[in-house]
Amino acid sequence: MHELILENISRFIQLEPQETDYFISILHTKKLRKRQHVLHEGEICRYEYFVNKGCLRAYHVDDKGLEHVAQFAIEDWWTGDMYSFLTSTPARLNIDAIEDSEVIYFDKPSLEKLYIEVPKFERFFRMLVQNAFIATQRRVIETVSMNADQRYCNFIERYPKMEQRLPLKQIASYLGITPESLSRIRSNYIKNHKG
Amino acid sequence: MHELILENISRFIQLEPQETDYFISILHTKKLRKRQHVLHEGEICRYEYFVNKGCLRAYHVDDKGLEHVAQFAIEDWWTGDMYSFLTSTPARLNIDAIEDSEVIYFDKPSLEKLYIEVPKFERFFRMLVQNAFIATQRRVIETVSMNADQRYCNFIERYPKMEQRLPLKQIASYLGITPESLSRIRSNYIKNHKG
DNA sequence: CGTCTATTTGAATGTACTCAAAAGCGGTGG
DNA sequence: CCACCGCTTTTGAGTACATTCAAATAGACG
Repeated sequence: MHELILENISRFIQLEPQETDYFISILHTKKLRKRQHVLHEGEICRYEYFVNKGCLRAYHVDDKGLEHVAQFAIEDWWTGDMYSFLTSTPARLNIDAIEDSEVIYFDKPSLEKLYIEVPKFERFFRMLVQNAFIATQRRVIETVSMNADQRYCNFIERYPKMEQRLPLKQIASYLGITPESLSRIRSNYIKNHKG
Repeated sequence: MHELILENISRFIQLEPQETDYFISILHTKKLRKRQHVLHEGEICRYEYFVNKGCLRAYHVDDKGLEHVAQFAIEDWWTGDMYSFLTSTPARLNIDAIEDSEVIYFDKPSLEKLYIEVPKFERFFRMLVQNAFIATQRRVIETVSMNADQRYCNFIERYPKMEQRLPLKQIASYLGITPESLSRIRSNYIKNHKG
């Protein structure tokens, strides 16, 4: 049930058995069908989610109604609208399942209590967010310094597993290009990787 | 001397006098001349920097030799190459002063010791990085969903103070466009804001 | 004052977009 | 199980935004 999330945490901090028990006591689990949302823009994001199975996406819808993927989260990844969660203000992101999925989640009061009961978790989440920040900052640089072809190559090198299971449309949305463009880029890419 | 950094910290955590003293004991200060670097790509980033005065930039140089600004840091902001600092691996970013500046900094062993001596700092840096992550994630979305004009408007709304003191070239590099394009965008912008 | 860099402006080019239409694929109900 | 419907992907043609290259002007610094 909780093997994956406990292993995820053990990469950063070591828990005593009773600390593990306490942590598990704040967790909830939910199964999601493809396209089912856990968060809609405008709602307050009350939970932080860990993906136990499947794949979720966090995306923003702009004024023109276009979707832009902020983050994909497959097994062993965390997701949520951090700003909304922290400040209890309306979310800017939507989060839904791209495949049938299972998430483990907990609410903010539980997390605040966890920080007090088991202060090591301050350290854990600090490191988690540090890694997320580093990856996102790198993505900014890549978005402004590479053209669409390069960003696609970069994506499939970095996330080869995701490339396999994500629809083209979603990858295009993540890369900041239209599905039409990505379709062309892909067919070029395949052509060049045959000869 | 340390008023600004202490006030920055007090926004997130409350320190006892002896905790404040301990924190101050790990700090160093350095004055920088315009264009002076505190970090070059390839070096290991041994320090985390707080800008006490002036303005710094963290930038990446791509294969073609083009510079891309990851972050500006004016008074009361933090900067560094977090990945390099955390993992003691070669930095991908360069950091230099855009104006004559003064930074307060500390090294990683001191920080690790600080986390042990004053665990509240785990919380402080968690919150600091959370905010940085949120801002950077938002920037990703804006970079892919807006055209250059919109990104520029967005920039001057969000960082009106920076707009004043940064050279056009640096802003262009941050926005991911050429100086020529930003020059045209600006002259259009001024035209439209007269009528 | 002279040099070096930053900014502006112009013209031609290119990358990625929009709009349109056809083909492919998956899920649903008969 | 198959047929249909809706959504995704592909492909084509024309367009727009931003780039590149070039040259002139302005500004900063020694």
